[in-house]
Amino acid sequence: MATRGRPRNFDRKDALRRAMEVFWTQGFDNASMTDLTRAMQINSPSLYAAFGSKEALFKEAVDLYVRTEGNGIWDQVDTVPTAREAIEHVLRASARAYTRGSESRGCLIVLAAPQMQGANATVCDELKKRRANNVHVLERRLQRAVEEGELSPGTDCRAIATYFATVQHGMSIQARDGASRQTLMSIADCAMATWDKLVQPP
Amino acid sequence: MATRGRPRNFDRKDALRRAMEVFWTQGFDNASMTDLTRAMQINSPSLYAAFGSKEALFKEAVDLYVRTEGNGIWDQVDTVPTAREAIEHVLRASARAYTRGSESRGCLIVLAAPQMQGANATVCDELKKRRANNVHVLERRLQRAVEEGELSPGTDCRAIATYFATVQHGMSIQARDGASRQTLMSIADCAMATWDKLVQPP
DNA sequence: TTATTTTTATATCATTCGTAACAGAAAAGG
DNA sequence: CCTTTTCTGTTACGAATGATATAAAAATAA
Repeated sequence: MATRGRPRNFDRKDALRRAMEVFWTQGFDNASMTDLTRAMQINSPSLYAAFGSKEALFKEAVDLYVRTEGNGIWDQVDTVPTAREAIEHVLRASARAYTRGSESRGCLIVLAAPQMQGANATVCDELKKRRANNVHVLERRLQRAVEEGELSPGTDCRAIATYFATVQHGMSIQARDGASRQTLMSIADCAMATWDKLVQPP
Repeated sequence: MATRGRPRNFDRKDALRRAMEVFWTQGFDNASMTDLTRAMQINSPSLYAAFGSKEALFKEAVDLYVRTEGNGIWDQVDTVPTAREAIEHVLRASARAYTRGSESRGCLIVLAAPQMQGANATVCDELKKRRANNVHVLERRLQRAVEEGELSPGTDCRAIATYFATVQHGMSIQARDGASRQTLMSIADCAMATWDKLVQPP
């Protein structure tokens, strides 16, 4: 219970945050243990003792990413009054999250393990599931809007959710290519211009 | 001039095509020499003799990709009568190119080297330039449409070009996550639904 | 002091890309 | 026809780096 033995010489949370930054900019495979330990300012045995493995560290880093950087993107989807506002908020919050000062990094969930073959299969799956879940969150929100009368029955909620998720994913690539926050916002605006037409009854 | 020495025992074009497939599904870093030589059915010294290096092989593979798989996407942009048709064609042709039978692979240009740090910097730059060029092609096409009267003056050609490129990039991620051709087509439809609103005078 | 845990440093074992050495195959020149 | 030249194919290797494990030293609580 009480901490016995030699106390840890580094802040676990802080080390994890640094690891997240490395994974965010380098991806899973491209982040070597050397990169990680240097950034975390610890030696590899400390890393293994504290986190278990590179893979486990990555999963914790993804969790942290979602809780911190990704926070403010998805949490308002169900609280905001309309589906339209919810989706617009997701896109604009993404544009904000993907750019930080002059740096544009895009989304860790989208970019950290894009090769579905080779590499670590469980890592790829982990991220893939999270992406799929995001689509589902949007889809459910749209369905709710149908039930509440905001959208007409017969709206293809899945198609619309997939479309907006696609735009969000594309924004990550643009960010990696150096797109500014302003550019990403403009993309969000263009995407939202679809709204009235998309939700029209067919 | 005439070929002297022992003749090559494999078809260079065929080997290159196989290498392209490997790079397409695995990306640059994730494609190991072992993966490549096995797929190409040659030993590594033959690879180095015929292509120079992994990097040079990749660049040739990208060229081949653009000439074959990517063909039919961009070549009609300037010949089709309207900008609207041009862009719709790019999106739909992309949806077709990114899916092949039951396989969905997305775009090599977008997916083969997404980490801009670490890895091979020249490879990343190569792909980044090609992506930027695609945006430019769209932008010029839109500008032409303005000049020809199809679109109203004051249309923000760059923003619209960037937006549609973003959708195309996002489609690659969706494809990697297993999206069917039908799903990608539906995404293209949603994106095109923006058209009338986007090109409205502000 | 003893037990427990972390740190540092080093070892390990696989895999990476790339090369050197040599044998085999064809054309060029006598 | 035989030798020389020039190229390819094969095998094996090398140097570097990857992730992970072990061993001894250090630090703290009981």
